[in-house]
Amino acid sequence: MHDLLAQLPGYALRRATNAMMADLSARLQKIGLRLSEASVLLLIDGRTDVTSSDLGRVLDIQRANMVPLLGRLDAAGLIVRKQLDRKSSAIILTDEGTARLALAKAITESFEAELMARIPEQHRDHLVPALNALWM
Amino acid sequence: MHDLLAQLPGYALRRATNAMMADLSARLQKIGLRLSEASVLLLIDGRTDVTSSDLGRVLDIQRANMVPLLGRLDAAGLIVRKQLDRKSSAIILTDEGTARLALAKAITESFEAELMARIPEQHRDHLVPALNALWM
DNA sequence: TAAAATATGCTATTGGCAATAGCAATAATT
DNA sequence: AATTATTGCTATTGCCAATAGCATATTTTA
Repeated sequence: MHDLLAQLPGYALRRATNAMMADLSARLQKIGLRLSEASVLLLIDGRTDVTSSDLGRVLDIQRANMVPLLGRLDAAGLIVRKQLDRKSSAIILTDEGTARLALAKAITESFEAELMARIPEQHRDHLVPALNALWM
Repeated sequence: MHDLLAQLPGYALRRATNAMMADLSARLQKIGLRLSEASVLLLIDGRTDVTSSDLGRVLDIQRANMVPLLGRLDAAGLIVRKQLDRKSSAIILTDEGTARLALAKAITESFEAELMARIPEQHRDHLVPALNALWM
């Protein structure tokens, strides 16, 4: 009864992603970050010239949804906004944001390593290229 | 700026799944079904003895979340409940449910075929096994 | 340079999937 | 017979994402 759906790549994608997100979310929650928040921090990294729109474009998060996301990071003291011109601002990590990013990096790195380790060797190197063909 | 995250399997998983779900959802919406509803229909198929709990167990949908889902399928006239004992009921497709399932099958089959076609040949056969190692 | 098109950051709302806590009734186990 | 587990349910919450609309500012082009 099970095996029927598991052969469908779309179904397998959903299930794998759900499992992955549940695990990673739980780990990131320990440092007070959501998945989407962590991905924003990872993307800003050392940069001092990235705008909200830039981040949203790369991560495919709409401007409207960036607002509360960055609002939370701001309220947590992890980022500050620096006016670039009268329309847009750069999103910059505070010292606390940089420290949090280091934690997030450590978590995601060990997470990704464990994830890859679960995949049988002969399939391992094919996963990311196959996935990236589906959206990039 | 982009490529950094795209190398992370967790990130690639999320992005691929989001793209996939957006596409498939749009197709299923044309026949009035959500993804989760379609997966329930696909699983019931011809069976006449599956309970709500059974479906939830296989699909990893909690009982609490099965209630509104089956409620919608019921309201749409696609399923009926047949009492098994005083505690549980079998979920059975109506004629309309069977017809809708046939449509859903056609949609998912061509969808899955197109999805696989997007993946470079050398990676193609590795996707589903790699994904299933992450949750099964 | 003036007018039109585009971009930015935002408010407010909605949708879809999933999780938690708790409950009454029933069925299965010991 | 008493305990434990299961079923179906209510009610609520969380996370990610989408849509529609808006004021302001910038860029393009005519």
